[in-house]
Amino acid sequence: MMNKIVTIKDVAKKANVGVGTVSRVLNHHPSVKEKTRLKVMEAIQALEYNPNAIARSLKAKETRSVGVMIPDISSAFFPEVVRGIEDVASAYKYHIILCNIDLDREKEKVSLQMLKEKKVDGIIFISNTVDEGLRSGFKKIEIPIVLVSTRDPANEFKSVIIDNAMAAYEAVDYLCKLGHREIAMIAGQKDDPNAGIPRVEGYKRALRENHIQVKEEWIYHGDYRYKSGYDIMQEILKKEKLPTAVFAASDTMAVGAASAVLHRGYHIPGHISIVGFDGIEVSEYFYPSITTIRQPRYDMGACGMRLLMKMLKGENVEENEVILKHELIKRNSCRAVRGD
Amino acid sequence: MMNKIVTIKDVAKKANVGVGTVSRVLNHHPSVKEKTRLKVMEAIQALEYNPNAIARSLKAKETRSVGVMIPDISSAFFPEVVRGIEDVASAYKYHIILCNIDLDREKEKVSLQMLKEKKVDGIIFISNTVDEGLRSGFKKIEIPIVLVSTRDPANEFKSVIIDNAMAAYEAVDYLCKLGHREIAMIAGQKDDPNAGIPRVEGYKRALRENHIQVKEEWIYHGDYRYKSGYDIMQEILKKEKLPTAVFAASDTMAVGAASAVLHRGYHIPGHISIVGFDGIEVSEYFYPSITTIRQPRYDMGACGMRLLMKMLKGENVEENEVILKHELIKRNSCRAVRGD
DNA sequence: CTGTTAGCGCCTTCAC
DNA sequence: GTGAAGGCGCTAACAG
Repeated sequence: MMNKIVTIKDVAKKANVGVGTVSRVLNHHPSVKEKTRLKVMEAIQALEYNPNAIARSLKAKETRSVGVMIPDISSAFFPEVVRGIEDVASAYKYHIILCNIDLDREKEKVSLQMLKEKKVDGIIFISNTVDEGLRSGFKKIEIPIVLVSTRDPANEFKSVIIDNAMAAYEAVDYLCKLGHREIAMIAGQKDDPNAGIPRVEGYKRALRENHIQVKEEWIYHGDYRYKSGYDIMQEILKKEKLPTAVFAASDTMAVGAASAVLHRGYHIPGHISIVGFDGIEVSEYFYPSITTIRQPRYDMGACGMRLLMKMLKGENVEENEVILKHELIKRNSCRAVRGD
Repeated sequence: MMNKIVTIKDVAKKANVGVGTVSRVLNHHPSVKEKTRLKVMEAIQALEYNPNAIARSLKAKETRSVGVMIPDISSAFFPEVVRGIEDVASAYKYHIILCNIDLDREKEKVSLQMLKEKKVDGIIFISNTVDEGLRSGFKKIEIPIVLVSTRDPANEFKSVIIDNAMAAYEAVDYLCKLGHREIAMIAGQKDDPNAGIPRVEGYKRALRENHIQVKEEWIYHGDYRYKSGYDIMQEILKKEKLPTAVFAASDTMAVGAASAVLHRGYHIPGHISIVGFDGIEVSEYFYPSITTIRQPRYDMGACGMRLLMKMLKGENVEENEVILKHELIKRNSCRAVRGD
C-alpha cells in the first residue's frame, strides 16, 4: 500500500491556486510570485504533503535509480564498493537497487529483466566477466552501463578497474627485492581474465625481471576463498623444498595460507613470508598483519557511479577505461632474507 | 532516460485488440480466449515489449519496493543481514532500496523522507536504537516497519533479534565452566540498550551464578571496533593481576584484543582465553580461531523480511518480537584452567 | 505571473 | 470475451 493520498490537487485547492502553480513551486520555478509561493508552501505544510516520486518518474521518464549488479554483497570485497556507489548516488538524489548475482548467468538475466521493468536509469555491473550474452543484454536495454572491477573484452562499455598485472608485479617484485627467490603463488582461476590471468602475469614478469626462473609447478589455482588458500598451503608445506615466500591473489586466500603455516608450527614471517591482494580488513586484523595490495574499493564504487552520473546527464565521457591507483601496503608478514 | 517506449497501446494495435485485452493477458486474467491470448503474446514478442513497473505502481499504489535502513553496509556485521533480506525480497519480486545511516539522526531523517517520496511499501530498520523522533517519523509514514537487530522500547514495532543477555551469559558461563575465575569484559557503549547493556548483564549473571565476584573495574567499554579492542587489551595487560580470560562484546574487538595479547608475546589460549560475539568471518579466520557467539545474521534479515511481507499482504502477525537462536561456537581461543 | 489541459503507461469498470 | 473510457499524481505547453 502506498501512502495516504495528499496530492498536488489538494494542495492547489487549499491554497486557492492551480495545480500548475503548485508544481512550479515544488520545482523551484523562478516565475512564481513570492506571495503565492508562500501561500502554497503553507498549504503544503498544513497538509503534510509530499510529492509522489512515482508519478513524477512516469512523467519525466527517469526514475533516479540505478541498478547495481554484484556477485554477493556478503562477500568481503564488495560492501565497501557498494558504499562508494551509494554515497555518490545519494548525493545526486539517486537510489540504488541491489542485485546479488552469485556469478550465475541465469540470475543475471532475471535481474536484468527486473531492472528493465523498474526502469532504472543506469546500471553498475561489478566483478563478473562480460560474456556475449550479457553484452547483448546490456545493449538491448539501451541505458548507460558502467563496469566496476571488471572490463569488457570488446571494449563497448566504460569500466573502472585497477591495473591487476602491475599490482601483482609490484607485490612480487617487493618480495624479490627483499631477497626472496623461492616464491610460490596461490592464484585465482586459470580462466579468469580479470583477477586470475593478469595477476599471474605480473607474478611472472616480476620473477623474470629479477632473474628468477618461473616454475609453473609453483603456481597453484584457488578460488579466492579461505579454504582454498588453506588447502593449497598445506599442499605446499608437504613439498621437499619450501618456498620462502607466497603471494596469494586474494587476502582471504592469504589468510587461509597463513593459518596453515602457523598451524604447521612455522613462523610468519620467520619461516615464510606472505603477501595478499585486495586490502580487505582481515589482512590488517590478522596476526601478524598481512602485507597486501590495496584496491581502492570505495573509490572504485564512487568513481564508477560518478562516471555513470556523467553519462546520465548526457555529458561526454572521453575515457573508456579508468585505471585507479592501487597501493602496496607493507605490514608484518614479510621479512628480508639474506642472500647466500 | 527511461527505455524506448513500446507501450501496451502499441501491442494492442499490432495484435488488433484493445489495450484492456493486452492488460488482461499480462496479468493472467482468466477470461481471455486462448486464441487472442496467443495473438497478443506474439505481438509482445515481436515488439520486445516489457511492462513499465512505474506506470503500474502509480495505478496500483504499490511499488514492490522496501527501504532498508542500515548503519553502514561496509561494516562486517551487516552485509549478510542484507543478503538475507534481499533473497527473500527478490523471491517475492520486491526490490530493496539501501540507505546507509551511519547512526546519524539527520541522515536518518533525510533517508526516511526519501523513502516516503519513493513510496516504498515497507521499511526494515537495522541496528540503531529507536528514539522518540524516529518513532514519530515511522508512525507518520504509515507503512509496515520491521526492526532487525534492535528493538523498540515502546514496543510499537515488530522486531527480530537474539537474546543478547542470554547469549552473553552462555559465553561467560562457558568460560567459568572451563575453570576461569578472572574474566574481564570488553563491552560496548554503556548506554547502548541493544548490544551494550544486555551483554554486560549476561556477563554479570554468569559470574554470580558461578559464585564469582563481579568487579566493575574489569568491565571496559569500547565501540565494537578493532582499535578499541586492541587499546583496551593493552590497558588490561598493564595491570598487576591479569585476567585468565576476556569476553568481548564483538568479534572485531575480540580480534583486536587477541592481537594485543599476541603482540605482547603472550599465547592464546595458553595465557589468556578469548571469547567474541557475532560470529563474523574474521573470528574464524584469525589464528587461533576465536570462540564466539554466532548471531544468525542471514536469518535475521530473511526473517525480518518475511515478517514484513506478511504485513504487506495484510496477514495477521501475532508475535511482536521474534527471538532467533544464537549459538556458542567453540574454537581454539579458550583453554580449561586447573582449579587450585 | 498563473489557471487549464493534455498526456506519461497502465489497470479497471462498464457497456456491448 | 473484449473494446472504450476514466483516472492514478504529476509536469509542461498553451493561453490568458
